[in-house]
Amino acid sequence: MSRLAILGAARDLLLERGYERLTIDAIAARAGVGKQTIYRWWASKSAVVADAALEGDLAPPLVPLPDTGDIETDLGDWLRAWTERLTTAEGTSLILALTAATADDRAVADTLYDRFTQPHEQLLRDRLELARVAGQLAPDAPVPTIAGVLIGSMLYRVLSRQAPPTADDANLVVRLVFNGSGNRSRRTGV
Amino acid sequence: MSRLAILGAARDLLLERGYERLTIDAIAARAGVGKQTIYRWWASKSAVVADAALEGDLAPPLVPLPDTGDIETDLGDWLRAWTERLTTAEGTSLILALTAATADDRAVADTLYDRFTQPHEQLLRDRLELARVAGQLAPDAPVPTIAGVLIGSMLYRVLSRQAPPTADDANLVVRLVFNGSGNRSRRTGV
DNA sequence: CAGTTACGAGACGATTTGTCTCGGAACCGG
DNA sequence: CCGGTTCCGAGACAAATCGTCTCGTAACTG
Repeated sequence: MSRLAILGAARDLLLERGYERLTIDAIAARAGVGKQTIYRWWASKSAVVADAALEGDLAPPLVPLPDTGDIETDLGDWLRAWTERLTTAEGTSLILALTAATADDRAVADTLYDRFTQPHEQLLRDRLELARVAGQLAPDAPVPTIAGVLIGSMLYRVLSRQAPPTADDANLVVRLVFNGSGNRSRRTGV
Repeated sequence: MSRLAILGAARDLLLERGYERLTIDAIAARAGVGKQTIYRWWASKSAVVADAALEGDLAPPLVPLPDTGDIETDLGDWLRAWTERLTTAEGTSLILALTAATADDRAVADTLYDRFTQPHEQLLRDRLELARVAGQLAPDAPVPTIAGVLIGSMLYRVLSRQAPPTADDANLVVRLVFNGSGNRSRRTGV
């Protein structure tokens, strides 16, 4: 099956040239495959990219999120590790390409979210829910919102293509989400 | 000067068809302008899009951020208003198009950030800094991080093209950022 | 060994890109 | 009023890319 060769070629070219400058011809040439073989299985460039991200080992395996009993430490560790992945050259190219594909095609957006972003978000939600039930979070803590804030904050820094997020940024966001920044009810931060 | 006609046509087509399906020919035709006139002033599609966003009244004027003395209320009002703009059909198309342009071209990314995103972020930072000095925030509150979290969280929801952010989401994020979600030092939320 | 299927290769017309040339309109100096 | 200059709409053009198609070969089937 040349499917893997195609997805591998798509992945390489995606990282090399970005989504806009990726062509079907180039994928076919690098994969040593006829164009028709690509069109046989995928309807568009964005669909190939979506599958390449999902199957072609481009998608990093989920960063593990342990449960040591200390939710703040666990989330901090996770967010730092996740951020480090995002900020590698490969991770950044990937995110930019997938974001372009998402903007391009609604169906691809759904696929990518379900199979790429949502699992990370779900991981966070599950861990947060455990912590909430265990009394480490406020009983009415908005778990889905917290997960979105953690991911969205880091992603925003990557997508703006200005200063990429650092480990310190990840730490600050986690601290902020747990302790808040208001002055009335503050205990300690560090 | 046909500059404004070009930017206006680019804006219309951008909102109608999205960034990927926007063509220079179509812009020229709708603007009643020769293609050369476009190439005389802009180097690429992404550059035209960037200018269209910035000049062609596509960029919403800054949502005002008043100072009533209550930072949490002020930021809540602002974030809700800003989110409402993002979630209109026009706002969403615009954000998707600009994100695609940002992923496409590094120079355009810098321009768009400086003139489009950064002003909003700066507005938040200034207001937050005032509040911090006034003692409404913890003395060591990470002002730039907070601004990025507010904007990034909402933007993430728009870019994922799943459930768009609501006024409730904006409220939750603001509350979260001020009060935190940890259980040790919580007073009230509402 | 004949029939069938898969697929690499590439020709093809359509579309878009970016460059180039033409011709007319507006403005300028005399 | 007129010749010169500049601006710019219009569109021709080659190159690149798209998605479809056809061909020829290799592998598999019975």
